[in-house]
Amino acid sequence: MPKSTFQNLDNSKRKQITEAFLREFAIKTFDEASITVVVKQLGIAKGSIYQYFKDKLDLYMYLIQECSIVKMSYVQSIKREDHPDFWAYFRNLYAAGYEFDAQNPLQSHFLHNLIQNLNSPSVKPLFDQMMGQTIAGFETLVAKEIELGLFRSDVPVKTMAFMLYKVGVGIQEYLEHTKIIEPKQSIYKNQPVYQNKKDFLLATVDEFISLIKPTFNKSPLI
Amino acid sequence: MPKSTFQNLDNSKRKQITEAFLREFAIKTFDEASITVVVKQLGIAKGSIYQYFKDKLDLYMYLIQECSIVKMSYVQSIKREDHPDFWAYFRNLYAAGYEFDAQNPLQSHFLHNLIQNLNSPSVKPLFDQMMGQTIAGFETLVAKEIELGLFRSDVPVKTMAFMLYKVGVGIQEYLEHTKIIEPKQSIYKNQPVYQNKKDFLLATVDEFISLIKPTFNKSPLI
DNA sequence: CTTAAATATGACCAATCAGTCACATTTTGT
DNA sequence: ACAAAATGTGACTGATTGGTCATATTTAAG
Repeated sequence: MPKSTFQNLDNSKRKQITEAFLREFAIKTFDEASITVVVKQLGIAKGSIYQYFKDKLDLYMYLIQECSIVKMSYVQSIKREDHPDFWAYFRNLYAAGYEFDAQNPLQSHFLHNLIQNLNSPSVKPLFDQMMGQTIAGFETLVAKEIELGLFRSDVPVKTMAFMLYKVGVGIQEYLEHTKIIEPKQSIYKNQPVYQNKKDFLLATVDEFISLIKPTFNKSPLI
Repeated sequence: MPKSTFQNLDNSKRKQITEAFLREFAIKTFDEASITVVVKQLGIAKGSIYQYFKDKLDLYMYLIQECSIVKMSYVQSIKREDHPDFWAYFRNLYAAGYEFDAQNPLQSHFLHNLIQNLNSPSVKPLFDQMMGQTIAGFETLVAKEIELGLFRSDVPVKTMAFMLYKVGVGIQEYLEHTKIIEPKQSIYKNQPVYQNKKDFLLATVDEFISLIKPTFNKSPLI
């Protein structure tokens, strides 16, 4: 989505610009985040940004895409078929997420903060669409488990996928709610979201899995 | 929280002002909502608002309180002890919510839209606190069920309460996601959120209950 | 009827921001 | 060395906002 002008930039300058905006959008809402402020930090003219990107949303979508690509490279190697059950797979996705976070703190912070924007007026349509895709992905997963006879089949797939999505988001929110992670502070200290918190993260994931497993698994006949 | 000037107003004028702002905050974010716009609609001077309220947040908190009081009057009559199990109780809370919605559409729309503001920068602290209180309330409920030997006890109460809270919010989000309800449209048409949708609402609640019941209920020994 | 207290008013302030555009500078190709 | 294409620039626009305050109007009291 960026214009060719942006692609023609020095790698280092492109990286500088990208990172400055990642930092801004990692701590602020889309609407709160200020291009004016970032260009001042960067010491470049505001007009330049509009040589690189169509508008603020274009820039934002570029950042989402870049970070998603990096995160994908960590997550896509995790395969359902390498795990005995869905929940081992689910857990390992978080383990991969931890690695991504440790090695790409800024990108991780940015993606973490995306959730704050779910209802920001200017980006609501974009996020509704993204959420739709995510849930659709979960639907496929759930359908597969039902086919395998491992998940219950008495509730619509749609509902189960939605629930699974909500649990995924819920884990992050729970970690913030309980102050196990404090993104605002750790980004300030240039630390990853889960710095030294791998055990807490996975323990929480395990707790949530233990909680909701009976919701999805076919209950044993009595 | 409003100043005495506001209390001294004619009932009808007070109501007019309150409703105009409810309408604005029901369709916009706190930060998006414009006092300037509403006073123009009302045909009164902007300064008047600041005779009535300390500032925008003060006005907003007043609206929250007013609507909460009305909703409470519908919900507080539902008692756990009048129900055979927690889920019948849980379901009836939604039934009461439906009545509240049908009889107080504007207030209902406003409260529905609160969730959009969960992450609005200017009100985040306020909402974090409110959420904390809500979850604390759920903790009490969960603890009671555990005491009764009806809920499982192998997962921290905190986690279960959080999950229950998320399910509650999730139901509303699911109804919007699936377009069973479309608040933006129904408020425009001066209709309640759940106009003619009582069956859909309760069916969804039942579906969610059926889904998560096994997550909370003590599983039968095998 | 007069005075004083209570309200209502709306022009005005300071701040913000996304986005533009005429112009300056640099890079490229020949 | 020159022209032309590509980039960089930052003052400026237009719009919006929450909140203020000196002043005008209404109401209540004596």
